[in-house]
Amino acid sequence: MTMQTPTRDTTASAGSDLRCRILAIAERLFRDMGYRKTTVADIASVLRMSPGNVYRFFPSKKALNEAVADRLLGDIEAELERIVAQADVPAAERLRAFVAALHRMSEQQFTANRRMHEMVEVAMAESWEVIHRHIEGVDRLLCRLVAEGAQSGEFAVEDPMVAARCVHTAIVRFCHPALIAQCADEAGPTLEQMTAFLLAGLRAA
Amino acid sequence: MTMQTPTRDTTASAGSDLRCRILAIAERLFRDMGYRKTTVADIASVLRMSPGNVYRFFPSKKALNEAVADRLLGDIEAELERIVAQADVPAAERLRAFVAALHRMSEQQFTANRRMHEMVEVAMAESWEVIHRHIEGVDRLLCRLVAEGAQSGEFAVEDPMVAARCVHTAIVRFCHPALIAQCADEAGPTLEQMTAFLLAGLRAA
DNA sequence: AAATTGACGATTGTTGACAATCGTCAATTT
DNA sequence: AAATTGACGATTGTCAACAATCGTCAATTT
Repeated sequence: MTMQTPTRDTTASAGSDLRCRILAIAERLFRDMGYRKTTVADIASVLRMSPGNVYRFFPSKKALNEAVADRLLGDIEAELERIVAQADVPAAERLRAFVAALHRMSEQQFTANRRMHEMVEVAMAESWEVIHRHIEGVDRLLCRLVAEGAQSGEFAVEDPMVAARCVHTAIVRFCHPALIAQCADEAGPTLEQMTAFLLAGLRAA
Repeated sequence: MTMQTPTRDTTASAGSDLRCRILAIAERLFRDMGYRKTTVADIASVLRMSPGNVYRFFPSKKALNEAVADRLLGDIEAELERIVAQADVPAAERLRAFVAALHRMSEQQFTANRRMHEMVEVAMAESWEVIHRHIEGVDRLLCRLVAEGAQSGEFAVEDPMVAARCVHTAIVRFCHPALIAQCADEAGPTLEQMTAFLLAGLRAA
């Protein structure tokens, strides 16, 4: 049924491709039915395989969740990296775009769909390592951005990493899924006001 | 058994006193046994009264929870007010004391005892109004502090309330019970580094 | 009359038997 | 031999009967 070419199909994607397809189906089903509702049997049946065969590629359902989460968080980091990489744009403007993108993507991917929020909850409860890596990744990107701003004279900070972590911590209300939901109808500064405030701090000695 | 003086005990504290005693017992039992485990029958029996009688003072168990939470949060706000009121102390130093106290008290009261955390969870789920008032109270105090700093020339801010809310939002990681617990062993700026960063922002134009 | 009681209906938590799912593995297919 | 299968034990979720708790109220006490 699948248009596979039996001859010369000994590429490295033989197993890797199937792994990716499992991941894609898992992500789709997690989105549509929720994490708990989708069984590995569901995922397997879409691909016309036995439930047990999925375990040749992922040691557990938890590993599937982590792989999906890794991809989603990777997408965010990729977009952030794209923003940081625009060396011709002033650091202040890049920072504005950075936090705006981080807020927008976090909101859309984790808070918008109620199904996704369930996946996030599970990941935060039993796969914190994935979130931890993402936090550190964002920290690293922010550090690069702040350091470049310091080099160009836009910012005046002692330790770029400390400054980056301060910025990241300061906007946690706009990134953390639980807080986005909880503070939805709460008086607070807009992201723009917050960004302006933080930029003032970065420009000062 | 209780050393009550029957004569001339017609003070205004007649009912109010009993209300306070119920509240005190409730707080103690919530602390010791947890919110869910303590029944209003438990509270009543400590005071040798009928379960039904508690409802003459509190319309529901939820109201008891809210009253206890209100007292605890009130204690925090009272301490913060004491700090803000020290007009002779520079605003920057008061702000440092402010956030340090807010962090310390939030941590001790809500995160230290696992029983208390349960009470907070319930309150955040079904009595957000209490938390909302507390947030606004802290905002108001912070606004006063920032405004005084602006008046004395220490700070340079356009809108004191916006600045206050930015500061409050920025330190949510050090106040919010869930975040205190979640970010316990997470790389991040110390409260001192964060405070220094925010003060730099306040001093800038 | 005001305060208090304790029994009571309605709601909410608990238990335990049952069903579904996870993850393994010897057997089968390619 | 490598990939895949599907049945299986162990764990985890589900549901319904049961128990406990919440909150009310007519009756009782002070």
